[in-house]
Amino acid sequence: MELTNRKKKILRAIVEIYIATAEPVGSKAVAQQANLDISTATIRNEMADLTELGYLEQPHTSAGRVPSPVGYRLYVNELMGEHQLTMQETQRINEALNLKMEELDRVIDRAGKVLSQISDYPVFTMAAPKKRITVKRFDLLMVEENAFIAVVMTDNSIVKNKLVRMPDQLSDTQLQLLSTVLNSSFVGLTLEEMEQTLDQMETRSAPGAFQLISLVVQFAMEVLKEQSGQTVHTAGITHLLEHPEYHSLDKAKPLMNYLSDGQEGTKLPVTLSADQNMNILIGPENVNEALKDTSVVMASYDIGDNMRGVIGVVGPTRMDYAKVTARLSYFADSLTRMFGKGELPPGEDEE
Amino acid sequence: MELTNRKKKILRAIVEIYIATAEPVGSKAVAQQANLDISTATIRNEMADLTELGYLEQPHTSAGRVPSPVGYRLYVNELMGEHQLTMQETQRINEALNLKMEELDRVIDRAGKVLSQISDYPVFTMAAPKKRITVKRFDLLMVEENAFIAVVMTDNSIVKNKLVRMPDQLSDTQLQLLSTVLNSSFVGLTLEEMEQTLDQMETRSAPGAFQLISLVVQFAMEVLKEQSGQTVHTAGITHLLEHPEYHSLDKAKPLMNYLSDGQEGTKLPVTLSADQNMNILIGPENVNEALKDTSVVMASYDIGDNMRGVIGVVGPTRMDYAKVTARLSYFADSLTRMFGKGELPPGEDEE
DNA sequence: TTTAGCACTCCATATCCCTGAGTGCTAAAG
DNA sequence: CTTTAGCACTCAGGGATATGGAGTGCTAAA
Repeated sequence: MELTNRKKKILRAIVEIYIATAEPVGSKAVAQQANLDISTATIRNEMADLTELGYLEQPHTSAGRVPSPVGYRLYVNELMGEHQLTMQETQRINEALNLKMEELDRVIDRAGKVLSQISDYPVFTMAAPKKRITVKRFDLLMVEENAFIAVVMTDNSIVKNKLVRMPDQLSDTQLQLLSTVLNSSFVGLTLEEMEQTLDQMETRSAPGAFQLISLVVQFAMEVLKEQSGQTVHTAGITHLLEHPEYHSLDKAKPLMNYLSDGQEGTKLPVTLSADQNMNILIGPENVNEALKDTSVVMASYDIGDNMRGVIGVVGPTRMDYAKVTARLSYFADSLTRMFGKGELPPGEDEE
Repeated sequence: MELTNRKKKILRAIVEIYIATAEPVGSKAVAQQANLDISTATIRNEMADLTELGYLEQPHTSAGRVPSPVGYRLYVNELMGEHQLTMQETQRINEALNLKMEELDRVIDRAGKVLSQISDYPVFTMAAPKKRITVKRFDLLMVEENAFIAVVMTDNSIVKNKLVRMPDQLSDTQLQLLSTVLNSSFVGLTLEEMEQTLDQMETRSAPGAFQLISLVVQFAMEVLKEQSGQTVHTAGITHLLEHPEYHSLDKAKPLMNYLSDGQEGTKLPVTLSADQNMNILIGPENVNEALKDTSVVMASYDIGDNMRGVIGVVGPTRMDYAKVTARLSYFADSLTRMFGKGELPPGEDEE
């Protein structure tokens, strides 16, 4: 049996009707929607074929048909049309991203919220550096005779600081010396290298001095760790409840828990190879158990030259893929464009 | 009619049974639980009285009784026993709070998460300064010939920094001058005073210099605003779904939305006068419409001398008040103790 | 190959009934 | 005067049973 053009048209119609209604689609509905001049009986025959081919499923005898994951896959690969964004939507997106003064994290967070609002699905966001980050420079600022501020700037222009409290007093010159040591020995090192260098230093330094060095370096290492950690944020989880497939709590709860736990521990499938910038995972294509009945649409964007982010939408397999991908790719493009502007990567602000 | 001791005992029993079962309580159940040697008939009479007095409600004729908000109020005010925390729980709390290296925000966030886990209810947290914050000092650090880092330290020892990019080059001496101006004119001012001073300065300064000053001061004002803004965080919203009263989505959705929106815009009822450190709002005592069928238990804690935080639990009016208040007050005490240790307020780290 | 027609299937919904828990009242007992 | 046993009454919840309608598959004719 062959997948004729007419069969494809019917499949497309079924997917789109099902996306809109969330209910099994019968031959009559297809006849109305797809303006093929064909009787319901013919459509029934075709539908029977499509079922046999594995593109459709039947919840029970004498119910309409529902697209199978394979059916969705064919749909997003071949059949899906481009979806247009309304003026209102593009405007909303642009507004959300045009908050220049804000920090990187905030922008990404906000982007997630807005995307969630206009798509009516939960959204997750993530940003990860493309390469190992190192410290670019250290600065130390005296504030009282027994406290100073350590300022650490990384090579992706993130600046962080920490107030350090000391057991005993320190002169300006001592502080300057400390600064020299830090800048000469720890700049340009990766996390592991810093740890190593610190270990070596321990044996051949005065214990007092070493303690201070250690404090600052440890802090710098925290910063690096935090920056390279792929923290996933989620937004709009409650949108799940708007979709009929999650009206039963048994379905909704595990997924909601999964998504909200996701904030710590990166369990989300942020698998997006470097070359592709849009990926759709349909139902069982998701490795994770909690996502078996769920689809994930995700896109990547670049943050300057050093970082890469992923932003994705989570929803039922019956998701409006056309709409979602349109919004998502617009979003990802906007983010890339926005972060690409400055010569320096994002870190316009600290965070 | 009078509220005899026996009536109180019966009321207490009813509240506790209802808290445990979430179903209307009949006279038989009361007879078993409260070991008053009294027949069900007598209890029925008493229950009728309690209903008339407004402490109980009847969903429909011939159903058991359910405590009214007034009934809960009496219960938490007078009848409720002390609840003990298990070893495991105290240990868990202590572990969660003992992450010294972390930032203030993180600790509070984490506290919310843990409290949510051990109480099975959603939790919100908030921290607000007791008085107006001002900037304690400015520092400027040259990084490239056309960029510097501005470091702002507030009088509650929060340190924040920002990378400032300039149109044209700046010498070290110019930077020093800028620093002097900032430190002499803007230290110790509140948000409004800073704005005023900045306005005055505009007329009588060189435009180029003013632009730079303005940039830094504007950033400082952002910091102050952010610090005084009472940002509310929530955790464990999905716990709502575990409780029968939110098994219907109609009930769950509005509340969940309310709580997750709450992250921006402080709409939560963080009304806690300075003298009280624990407050319980039962059902209709909540002003907000979305919380009409919901109870809020909250406690305050001190962050050093300058800030005050609120941490609270949200749940159905049928909430295990004894258990929740026990955990909550332990938490609040621990937080106060923890933040009280250092001589300086929290800002050990920037954020 | 398409289509009309028809019998059949099965879900969803409404209806009914029944059971059991719980009440309120009354009258007797303490 | 208070407590208690007894009894009739109420009502929500659940199961069983109809009913309607949407949809299918098949057959036979166009």
